[in-house]
Amino acid sequence: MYSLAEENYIKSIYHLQQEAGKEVSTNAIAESMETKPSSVTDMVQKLAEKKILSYRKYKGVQLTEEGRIIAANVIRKHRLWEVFLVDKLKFHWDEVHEIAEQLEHVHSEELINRLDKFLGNPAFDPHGDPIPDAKGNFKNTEKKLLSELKKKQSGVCVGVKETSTEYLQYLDKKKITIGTKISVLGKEFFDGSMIIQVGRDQFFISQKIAENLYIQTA
Amino acid sequence: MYSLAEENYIKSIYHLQQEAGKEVSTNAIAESMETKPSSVTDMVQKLAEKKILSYRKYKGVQLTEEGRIIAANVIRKHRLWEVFLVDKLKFHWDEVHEIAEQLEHVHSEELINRLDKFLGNPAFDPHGDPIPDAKGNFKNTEKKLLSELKKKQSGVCVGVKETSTEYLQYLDKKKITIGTKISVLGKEFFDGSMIIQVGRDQFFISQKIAENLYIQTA
DNA sequence: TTTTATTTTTAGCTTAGACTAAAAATAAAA
DNA sequence: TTTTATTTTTAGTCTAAGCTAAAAATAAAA
Ligand SMILES: [Mn+2]
Ligand SMILES: [Mn+2]
Ligand SMILES: [Mn+2]
Ligand SMILES: [Mn+2]
Repeated sequence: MYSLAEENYIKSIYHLQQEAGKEVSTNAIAESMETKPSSVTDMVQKLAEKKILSYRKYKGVQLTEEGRIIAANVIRKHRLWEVFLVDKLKFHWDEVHEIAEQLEHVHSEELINRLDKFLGNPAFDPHGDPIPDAKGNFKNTEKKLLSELKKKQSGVCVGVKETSTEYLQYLDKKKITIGTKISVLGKEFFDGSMIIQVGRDQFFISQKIAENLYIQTA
Repeated sequence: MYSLAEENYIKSIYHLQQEAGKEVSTNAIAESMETKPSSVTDMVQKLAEKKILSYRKYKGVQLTEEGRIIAANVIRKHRLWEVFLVDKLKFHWDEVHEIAEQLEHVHSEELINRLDKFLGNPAFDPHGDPIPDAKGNFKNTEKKLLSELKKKQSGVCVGVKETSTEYLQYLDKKKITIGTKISVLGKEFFDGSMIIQVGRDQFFISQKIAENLYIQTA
């Protein structure tokens, strides 16, 4: 069993590794955990001893297979709880992350398996992120960022990259949610801004908006 | 916000105070928390500074009104989660306590209010214990221990005092659960043992069994 | 290739919450 | 009312997880 702090480090490192592809730096971990690099060094050395990650001084860390599975399980719990909060307790999708941050650390295999079943074995969380199975396998769907679409292309919103309350509330205001069809009417190459169509409405969005929305095309 | 350790101490002290009536001793707390008396002294001194309890050296502790409310809220969360686990996730009543021990420390007012509503504002948990309201008020029903009943009296099981897996499984084996009607056919004054009737069955029970079952008479 | 800047690590401190062993206070027995 | 036993507190350690400041390594710039 891993401590709350350990689980949070493992999860953070997993996410950073997904983004970066390569080994994760001490500073990157410190930033994402909102802690100091020296604290990170301490922890990664401890996790390296436990064979949860491989660590080469000054070179960064990489999760081992064991570490990857631990991370996937924490993520699985986080996302299943988010589904519970939204589907069953009728929370809004921008209110659930903080609560799930706590619930993801409740230790009980049986609990999470029953919760999964109770929720109807969902494949995605309320933000469109995939829920791994009990062995830590993600099924990844081919999705791209809205910002990658060209003029006249269209697709369906399948997730968000950014999950801050501000961003999610912006999307709500614009009536964009998982499943919403979006068409690119125009695109400005200078700043990456776009004119898009959502339902009957047409409006302008900045690149920052567009590069945080996942789209699945035909 | 209180730490996990603080919440557990507060809850323990609350329960001990219910049983004992008077001030709670250091040793009693240590035993119920499975820790050492010296650790308890440290913690109660800290809680006393925070005005959660009153502490007189060598004399024991007593929760303040603030402490009582904190305790009631932790207990409220514990019991609501137990209802969730049994009613929604179909856990058996002897499997839920440990998981609820973790869930009770998830901090979110909104979560617990919505959970309460989702569960239909239950008044009792799966073991028959009352669930306090958000302000920490318990509605207490007049119940007595089965061991207090005399020959030929009968009543309905409304709760258990002991919640160990062993005890709950014994009750299951004997087909006793919340709502079961029980009649005392005979009682041995020497050792407090009884012959009782449950449904069509008549059998012998020891005093230890009888003094852990709550009964409501007519 | 030096010099400078950045990143990472180490050393040493802090806090919460546990522990052991010894001292002090209280309760029970003689 | 002494003496003895029990309970409680204090003093001093320990570990997990954080921090700051300084040293060491690496990367970037001159
Ligand atoms: Mn989340
Ligand atoms: Mn999510
Ligand atoms: Mn319980
Ligand atoms: Mn209960």
